Amino acid sequence: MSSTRYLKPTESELEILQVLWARKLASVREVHEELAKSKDVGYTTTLKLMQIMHEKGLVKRDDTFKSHIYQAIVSKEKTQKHLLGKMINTLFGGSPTELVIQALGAHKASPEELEEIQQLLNNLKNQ
Amino acid sequence: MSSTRYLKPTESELEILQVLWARKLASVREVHEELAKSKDVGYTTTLKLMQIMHEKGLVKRDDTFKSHIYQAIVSKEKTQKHLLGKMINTLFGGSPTELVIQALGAHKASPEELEEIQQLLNNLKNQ
DNA sequence: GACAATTTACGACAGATTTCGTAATCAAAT
DNA sequence: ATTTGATTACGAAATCTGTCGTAAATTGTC
Repeated sequence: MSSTRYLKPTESELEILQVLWARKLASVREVHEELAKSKDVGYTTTLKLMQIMHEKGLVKRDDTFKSHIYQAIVSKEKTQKHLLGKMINTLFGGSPTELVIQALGAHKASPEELEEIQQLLNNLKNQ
Repeated sequence: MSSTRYLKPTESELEILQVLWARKLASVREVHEELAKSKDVGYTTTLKLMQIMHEKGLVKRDDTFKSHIYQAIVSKEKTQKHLLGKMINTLFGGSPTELVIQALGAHKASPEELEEIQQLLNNLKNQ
């Protein structure tokens, strides 16, 4: 039944999931206001999108209140892992290292972050 | 003029670009045979896609020969960087480190690759 | 030159995605 | 109870993507 389907949200769905992942619970209004900060979009568009996500099983909702309260079903981690793996295959010839090098090279990381990565690297080396 | 547009190829376009990046030059037939190894698709589909990519400016072609010879215009590196940046923003809250950790954690890297990353990390630390 | 094989050009279609307008529903306040 | 304001439901349109069939053009062969 390939739950793969649920791990490949569309662009717009990802934007909505971002908000839900951050807030845990949110009404359509709340999600919309968040999106509206960086995007020019109508309220009913956000509503419709979230209704479709509900049909697809990407989110669940509690409709006992006046306004429905939504919550993500797909986890952030699984979605990240899935899309990352896909990207590694289609863009980096299957080499996660190539991706890591690009990521570290193109974007500046703080000393703390570098240290965090160093720790991880040490763990991986000692195996 | 936002060449951003040209850096966001679709799924199918990416598959074709992969082949062109690897071969430098290729006819529709060659690209198609390559794709057909892992995908069940008709020849004219590949042709049409490459024609559209030509219209979009993703590829250029030499039509002085019997069969047109295609070549990628967008570079692999720029495309990687662009899509990676986008992913970092939409999926990893703008933190490349989070992405790197996921990438290294989820996929096994060889000792050589780990050493390569260590080198890069050392360089970044000394700045 | 006629014929066969390959390649290109073109148009059309199905499905998915995003968009929004309008109607229906619901809750609160007067 | 009626009105007002907000929310949800629904339908429809626009766009994009991927698909392929068919016709036209080109090349090579006899």
